[in-house]
Amino acid sequence: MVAHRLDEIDRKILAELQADGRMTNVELAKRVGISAPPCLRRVRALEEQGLIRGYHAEVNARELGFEVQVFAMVGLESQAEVELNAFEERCRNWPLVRECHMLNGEVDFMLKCVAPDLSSFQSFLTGQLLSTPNVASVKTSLVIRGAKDEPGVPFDVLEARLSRLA
Amino acid sequence: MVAHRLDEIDRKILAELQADGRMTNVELAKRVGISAPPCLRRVRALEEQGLIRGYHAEVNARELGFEVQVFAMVGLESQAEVELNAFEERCRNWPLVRECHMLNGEVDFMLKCVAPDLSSFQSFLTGQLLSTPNVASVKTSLVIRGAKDEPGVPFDVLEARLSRLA
DNA sequence: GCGGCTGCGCAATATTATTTCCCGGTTGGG
DNA sequence: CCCAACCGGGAAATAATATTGCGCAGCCGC
Repeated sequence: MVAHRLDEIDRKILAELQADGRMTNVELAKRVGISAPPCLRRVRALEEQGLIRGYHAEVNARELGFEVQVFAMVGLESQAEVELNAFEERCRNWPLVRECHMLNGEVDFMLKCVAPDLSSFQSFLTGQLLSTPNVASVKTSLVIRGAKDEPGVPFDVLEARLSRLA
Repeated sequence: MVAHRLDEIDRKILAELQADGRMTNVELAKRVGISAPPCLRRVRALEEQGLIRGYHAEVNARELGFEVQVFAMVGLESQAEVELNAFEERCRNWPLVRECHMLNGEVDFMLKCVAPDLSSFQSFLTGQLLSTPNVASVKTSLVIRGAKDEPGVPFDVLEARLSRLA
């Protein structure tokens, strides 16, 4: 946690770029209250420290033909580290799997998947996921509709927390 | 689904911007094989059609002090539309809840939450989520580690699918 | 008080975005 | 078959932006 090395301006920068990753540097500088050159230097520093991992366009999956979104909860036979790594590596190579998180509890992995339609997903499910060695159980849940989808971090919570420490 | 109106260049543009949302227009044009002006026109059109919803910096939540990530599966007492909307609206107002998806099956909602630490999350869980009217059950799973996290869409799958239709 | 360090802002330069204009290919009617 | 309108693409000019270099002020540690 290097957040303590960040001042309020840095956090504002992160919040602004999280909200609009294509913001101009001069616009960003204006919003955080400094001039353009030091602002750009701060952004570069944040990138090099790994606090900014990258920038991405948010695409409309549904309009692009991915109408199905599914959460899959996967249990493995063996939870040996080698087996966990092997399963994670498989997930990284499956394009339909967009996220893979290891969990505590009875379920070992939570997968977020997308697919053009139900039959595509089902053929992935039976042909790939369920036929993977060491996979003991898969429970899937279809996403009916999305109500909120804002990956990232709530900077207002961060501000409140840091000001309490000050 | 307007994907049919897109040609291969448009899809390449989307894929490139999904991978790097801050790519220069000239760089983008070079990669997709056209010159800068028409490339910019295409990007603008994609934005206006809503196929590009926005651009976001991907921040390192853990380094920023959000060390806890939790999936929460929520069941409601009543699934009447009014109640569903009410719950969704609450989720939108909870900063710790970053995603909220309505599911089929026994569980009504899947929430992805972040928090600075376990006790913050637990106080949110007991003080907010569990004490919300109409919430019948909440099962939570802590994320131990992340293996893959690439929101968005696998454009290679899209390409394969469209070429099959052609 | 005095270097040394750090971060800001200003000004100049290089790069990029954006607009304008023009050209070639394609399509549909005559 | 030809012509005209149309839809993109490219080239050049212009505006905006990013980037660099430099000097200045504030802040320690001595």
